[in-house]
Amino acid sequence: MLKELEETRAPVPRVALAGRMAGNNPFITKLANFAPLSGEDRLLIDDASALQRTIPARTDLMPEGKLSSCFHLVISGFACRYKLLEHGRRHIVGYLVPGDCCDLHPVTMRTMDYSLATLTDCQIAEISADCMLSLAQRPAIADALRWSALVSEAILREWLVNIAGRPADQRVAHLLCELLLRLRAVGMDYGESFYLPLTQQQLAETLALSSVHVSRTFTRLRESGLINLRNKQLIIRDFEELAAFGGFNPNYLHLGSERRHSS
Amino acid sequence: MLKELEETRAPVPRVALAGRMAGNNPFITKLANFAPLSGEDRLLIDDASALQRTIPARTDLMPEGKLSSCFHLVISGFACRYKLLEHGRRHIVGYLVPGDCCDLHPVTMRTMDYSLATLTDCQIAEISADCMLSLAQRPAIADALRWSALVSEAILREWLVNIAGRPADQRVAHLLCELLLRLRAVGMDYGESFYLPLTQQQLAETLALSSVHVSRTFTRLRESGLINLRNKQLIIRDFEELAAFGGFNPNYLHLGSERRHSS
DNA sequence: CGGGGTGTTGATTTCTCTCAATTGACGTGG
DNA sequence: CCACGTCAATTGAGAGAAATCAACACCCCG
Repeated sequence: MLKELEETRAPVPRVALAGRMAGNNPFITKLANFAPLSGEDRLLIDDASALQRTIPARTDLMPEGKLSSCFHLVISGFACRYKLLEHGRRHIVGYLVPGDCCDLHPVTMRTMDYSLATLTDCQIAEISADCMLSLAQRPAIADALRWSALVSEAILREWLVNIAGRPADQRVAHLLCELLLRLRAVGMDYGESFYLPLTQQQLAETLALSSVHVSRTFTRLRESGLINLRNKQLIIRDFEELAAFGGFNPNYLHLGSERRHSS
Repeated sequence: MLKELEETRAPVPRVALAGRMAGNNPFITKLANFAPLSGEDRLLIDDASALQRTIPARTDLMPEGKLSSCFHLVISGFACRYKLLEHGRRHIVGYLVPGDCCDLHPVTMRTMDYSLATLTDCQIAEISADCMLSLAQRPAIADALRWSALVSEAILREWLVNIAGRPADQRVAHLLCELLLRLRAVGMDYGESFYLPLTQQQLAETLALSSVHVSRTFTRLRESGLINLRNKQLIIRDFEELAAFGGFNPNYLHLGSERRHSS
C-alpha cells in the first residue's frame, strides 16, 4: 500500500539544486529559535541543504532496519516516522514538519529502528554525514542541534502521555496545539490557524484511534466551537481554551521564554 | 503521595563514598555493551560516579520544570521518569534501571520537562556537568553515550507503539521482554528470570492500564503458562514464545549483533 | 492485634472499535 | 459532458476491551 521510492534506480530526475534560499530555509528558522546563528552559519546550512528532492505523498523514504548514510531534512510538506505492528497496522511515532531533521542515526552508524515516509508531497534535502559533521563543528549550530534532539525526545514523551492518558477529544486537541506551535516556529502559521494536510486516517494512525472515531471526534470539537476545519485549513477558535481542554503545556517544546547561560 | 526529597537541607547524611567498584559499576557494564572501554576509561567513570546517595522508594529526585545541574545515574534499584496528567494521575514514561543515566538536560541547560522518582530503594550516583563533560572528551565514552541516547529514544518510540497498538496482555509481555534484555545487559538477569520489584500499580501507570486490569492480565499470562511471577521473581517460561506473543523485536535496543565501522 | 498497602475477584459502565452503508469531491476516460 | 471509479469523510448499529466501583484476602510491620 505504501509506494516504494526507487531511490537507487533513478536518483537523478528528482534531484534539483535549490541554491540560496535567502532566509527561506525552515531548518535555519527552526534552529534560530534557540541559538543565535551568524550569517556564516546560515550560509553554511543553506549550502549543505541545497541538494533537494521532490517526493510524492505516501512514499517510503527509508525502511526500518536499513543503515542510513545521510541526514534527511524536511523543507516542505509533512513526513513521519512510523513502525509496523504485527497485524500489519502501522503506528506513526512522530511528525516531521518543515525544518525537522528526520534521523540522527548516521551519527552513530546504527540501523534504523523505525521507518520514514512522506505523508504529503514533500521537498527533502539530503545532507551527507560528513557535511553534517562539519556543520556541527560550529558551536552555535552544535548547540541548536543538541537542543533539537532534546525537543524531539520530549515530544515523544508527550505523545506517549497524550495517547496513554487522555480520551480521544483531548488527545486531538493536544496534538493540534502542538502542531500550531511547531509550525509557528518555522513561520508556517496564520495566527491561530494553519494548514493541516493530513487525512483522518493518518491522524488515526498517529493518535491510536480508528479513523471513524477521529471523524466523530472532529465533528464534536467543531460543534463545541473549539475548532473549525474546512478544506484542510484548521482554525483554532481560542487557543487558550483548546490548550486547557487538551491539557497542553508548551514547556516541552522548549521554545521562547527560556534562556540559557553557558558554553 | 510522593515523598519529597529534602536535598538542600540535609545533603550530607545520605551521601557515601563508594570507592572503586571493581567492575561492579553497572554504568560501565552498560556502556561496554557498545564501545570497547579501556581500563583508564573505566577508572575515570568509576571515579566520576563515586559519590552516591541511598534514596528510599517512591521519592522524587527532580521535579518537572526545574533546571537540573547534574547527571543522575542509577546504581541499584528501579527509578522512573514520569509526567503528571491534569486529573493528578501520573504516567511513567520511562524506567531507569541500574546503569541508566536519568537525564541529559544538564548538557543543554534546559529545564526538565518530566519528573524523576525512585520506584524502589535506589542507590543514585550524581555526576556534575563538568565531570560528565570531561568524560565525554574520551572518544569511546562519547561514542557509548551517543549510542545510549539513541537507545533511550528508541525505547520511547517502542513504548509508544506498545501502548498505542497492542492489547493489555501483549503489552505486558512486550514490557517484560524488554526488561529482561535491559537487565541482562547489566548482568542482572538469572537466565530467563529476573527480579521485578514493581507493584502492579506502578506497572499500570507504565502500561496505561488500571491496576485491576494488570492483575487480571498477569493471572491470564500465568494461566497460559507464558510466565510465572512469585515474590517479585519473574520467570519467563519460554522467551521466544513470549516475545512472539508480545510482538517483541529486540532490534531497537541495539544490543549485540550490530557492529559499527567508523570514528 | 490492628492497619495500610497490595493483589484478587465480581458486577457494571463507558469508551472506542468494527462492520456497513452513504455522501461528496475529484479526476479520468468514453 | 456525463458516467464511472476512487478516496476521504460521515453516520448508524452492535460488539468488545478495559475502566470503575466495590468487596475481600493477604501480608508485613508497628
